[in-house]
Amino acid sequence: MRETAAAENRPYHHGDLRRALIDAARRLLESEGPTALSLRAVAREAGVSPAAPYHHFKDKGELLDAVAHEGWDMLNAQMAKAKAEATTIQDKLTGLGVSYVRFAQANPALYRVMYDASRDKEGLPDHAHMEDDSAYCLVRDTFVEGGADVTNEIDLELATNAAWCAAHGMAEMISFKMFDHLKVALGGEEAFIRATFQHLGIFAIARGR
Amino acid sequence: MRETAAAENRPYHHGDLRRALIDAARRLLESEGPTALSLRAVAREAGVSPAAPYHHFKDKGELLDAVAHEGWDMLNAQMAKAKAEATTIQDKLTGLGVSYVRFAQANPALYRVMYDASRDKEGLPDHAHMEDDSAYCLVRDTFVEGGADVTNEIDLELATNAAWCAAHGMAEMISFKMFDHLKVALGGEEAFIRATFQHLGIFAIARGR
DNA sequence: AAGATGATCTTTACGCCGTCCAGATTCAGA
DNA sequence: TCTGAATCTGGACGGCGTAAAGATCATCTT
Repeated sequence: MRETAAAENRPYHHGDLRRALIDAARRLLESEGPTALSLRAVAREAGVSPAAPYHHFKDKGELLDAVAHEGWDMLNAQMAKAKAEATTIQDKLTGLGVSYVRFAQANPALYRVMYDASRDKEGLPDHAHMEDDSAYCLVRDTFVEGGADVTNEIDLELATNAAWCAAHGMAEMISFKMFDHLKVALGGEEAFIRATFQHLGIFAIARGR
Repeated sequence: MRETAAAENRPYHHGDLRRALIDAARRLLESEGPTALSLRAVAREAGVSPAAPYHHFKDKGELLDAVAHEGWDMLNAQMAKAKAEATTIQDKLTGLGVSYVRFAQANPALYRVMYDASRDKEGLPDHAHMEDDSAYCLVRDTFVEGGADVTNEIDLELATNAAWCAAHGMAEMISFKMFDHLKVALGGEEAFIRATFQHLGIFAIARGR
């Protein structure tokens, strides 16, 4: 109730409108889906005029970038946790992949925004695949810990990229209902995810291929 | 010039406006990208009033469905050709994967529409993964020809699904420029695609795993 | 303490969008 | 030939992203 319609005791100057707008956007994303996420609706949700966001973001795209950034931070943290909680390298790699896909499944609208914001740009944002605690580096480092040949950097990046492709492709496919019978047959979503990764054999490099 | 502005000798009743609208949409998709694909722009391109499309499509979504359908037909045909041109099972599987990714790379806007049209639906359209000459069945059949255990249908579908995830993930990633150095290092896009599939080991089932 | 400066927010407006409705035009069958 | 149905136009409605101009307020200078 504190955030839902923050236009109650509205002083003319909002305390931290930038923060409030991002929160409003994420709230709308959860409740109404990505298509309902208009700049005007976000301003409305934050209890502010349609033009107010322009004092904090260059345009709608920049607001979405900010939302996407928080999404990547969440994903990075969730994957780091999954890796930390696993013991063997195999479990770490499996855990990383599973937690990636589950994140996408748990936050489908946010996941969509994360990639849509990167489209028409040169690539994924740095905090997703360049910085030290990024999800991409997390996977690559785990390959190294698993005994990947560090001298062959091309092959290492290729393997990481391949794993990323597999996880992303799966993240997108799992939202379609046409494979539900496989989930049922395997006894649950996580089993389905693990089985698919098994088929993709993204752990080959860690097995000393 | 015949299609570009078909409003020259416009009889009041367009010959086949449905066909003309789909063509106009695909032309706009090529030239302006997916974001510029508004119903009004399509009507404009076809030389017709903004409301005319509603006599042939329920709404904008149905027009996009029709465009997507043609995209799937193109992809199915291209993959069938790739499979037919290869000799060994290995080559057929590789060729299927490569042709899928290359299609997405050659028609990025169309590829986007193909999946966007399926979102908020139950899954991919039947002609993409159910009918006999669909891309999905093409891959599954090739696994069978390669000696996959036909009695274990779950595993067969799982493998096909896994390959599909890998190809789709790759199709989406390849449009980002952040892996360009890998393409260069490997000496071309196709080599990059092949190397990534190699890492994903989607041929394991055909190798008798 | 007073006033100025600049940041923040509102109001208004423009053009584009998807969609609906009433009317005009044309085609097809009786 | 007449009639009804199919097709297309013109205009309208509300929602969108965004820009410009004015209102309000916080802060800094003197």
